[in-house]
Amino acid sequence: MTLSLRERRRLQTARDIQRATLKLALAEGLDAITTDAIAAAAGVSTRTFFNYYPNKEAAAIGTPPGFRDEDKAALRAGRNALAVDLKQFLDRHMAALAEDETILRMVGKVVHANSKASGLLDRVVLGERDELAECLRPRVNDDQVAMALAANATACTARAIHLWENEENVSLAEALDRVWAGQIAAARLLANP
Amino acid sequence: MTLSLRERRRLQTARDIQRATLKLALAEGLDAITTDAIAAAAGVSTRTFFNYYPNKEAAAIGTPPGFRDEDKAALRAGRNALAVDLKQFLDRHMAALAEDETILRMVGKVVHANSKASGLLDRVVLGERDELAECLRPRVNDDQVAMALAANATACTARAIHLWENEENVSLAEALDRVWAGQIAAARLLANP
DNA sequence: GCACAAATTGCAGACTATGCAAAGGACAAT
DNA sequence: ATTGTCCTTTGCATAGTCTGCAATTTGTGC
Repeated sequence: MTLSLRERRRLQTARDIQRATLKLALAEGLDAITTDAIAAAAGVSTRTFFNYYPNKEAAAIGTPPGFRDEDKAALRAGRNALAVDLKQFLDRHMAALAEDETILRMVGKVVHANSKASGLLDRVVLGERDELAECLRPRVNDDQVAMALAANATACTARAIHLWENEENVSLAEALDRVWAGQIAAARLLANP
Repeated sequence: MTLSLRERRRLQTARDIQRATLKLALAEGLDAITTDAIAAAAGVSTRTFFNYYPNKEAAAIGTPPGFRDEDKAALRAGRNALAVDLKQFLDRHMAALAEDETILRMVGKVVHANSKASGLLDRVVLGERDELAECLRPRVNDDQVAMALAANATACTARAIHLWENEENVSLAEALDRVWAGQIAAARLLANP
C-alpha cells in the first residue's frame, strides 16, 4: 500500500501538471495556452509534460476516480430492490467525486469548452458504464437491460454534476437526488402505458 | 429549395472530402493519415481542406442528419402514451440515418478508434438530446423528467447503432427495437420497487 | 557502494492549423 | 454581354503539437 519515493513523485508531478493546466486554462482557455506554457508553469520540460500526458486535454482531465471494488461487489451482491442498490452505488461514487470538488469544478469548466477533452472524458464514462453493466448483469439476466440500466445510471451522474455546476447552493449529493428523482419519474412514464 | 451552382459545388466538395477521409481512415486509421493525403485524395489543396473542416475528425464525421422539424412537431403534439410517441420519433430518426448506411458504418468504425472524433460526435448528440428535451417539456412539465427521457432516448439510438455495428444480420430498425425493449424493461425495474 | 531501472531533458523532424494575399469563377444588375 | 462584387481556391509563412532518439541524472535493490 505504501508507495515508494519514485511512485509518490510521479503522482505528485502528474498532479502538478494537471493543476498548472487547469489554472492556465481557466484564465485563458485550454485552446489558447501552449504545452510549453503549461510545462513551464508546472516546473518541468515540455518533453516531460508529454511523458505524463499525451496532450493538453488529457492533462486537464487527469485521472478521475473510478468505481471502487467494494462498491461494485456490494452492488453485485445487493438484495434490496435494484433501484435502491443502484442509487446507493451512485451515491458512493458521487461521494468519491465530492472529495475533490475544486478539481471537479475546474475540470468541468475546461472540458465544457473543449470537444477533444469532452471526447476523452466520454471514453472514461463509457468504460464506467460497461463496468457497471457487468455488475448488473447477474441481477437482471439480460444484456440489453443491464446496458440500459448502466447507461441510465452513468448519465444521471453526468447530469447531476452538470446541475451542481449551474445551480448555486446545491451539493453534489442533492443534485444527484434531484436528477435521480427525474430518472425514476421518467422510468414510470416509460413503464406504464 | 433549388440550390445554386455554388451551393451544389460546396456540398459536393464537402462530401468528396468526407469520403476521401473515410476511405483512407478505414485503410490506415484516422491517426495515421495526414491532412495532405486526404486533400490530395479529394482533389483539393490542403488549404481548401481546412476551408471545409477544422480538422480530420470533423471531416470524417461530416454533417449527420439531425431531427426533422415535422417529427419534432409530431412528438410535441402527440396524444398517445409518451413511450409510444417517443419510440415512433426514434424510429423516424433511425430511418433517416438508415438512408446512408454505408457512411454510417464507416463513420462508426473510424469514430470508435479516435477519441477526438468521439468528442465531436458527442457534442452533436448532446445538442440533439437538448432539442428532444425541449419537445418533451410541454408533455411532462418537469425539466428533470424531460431531460431524463431525452437522455434515455438518445442513448438508445447510440446503443442501437452500436448493436447494429457488431451483430450480423440485424437492421438498424431491429437493433433499435431490441435496445428499446431493454430500456422499457429497465424502466419497469426502476419504477417498481 | 554498485549495477540496474526509471525519469528528465534537448534536439531534430513530421504533422496540424491559421492568417494573409493573389487569382479565378459565379452571380446579380444593368 | 459587361461590369462590379462576392465567394472559393490556392500557396506561402508561421506558430504550435507530438514523437523518436540519445545523453544525463536520479531512485532502488542487492
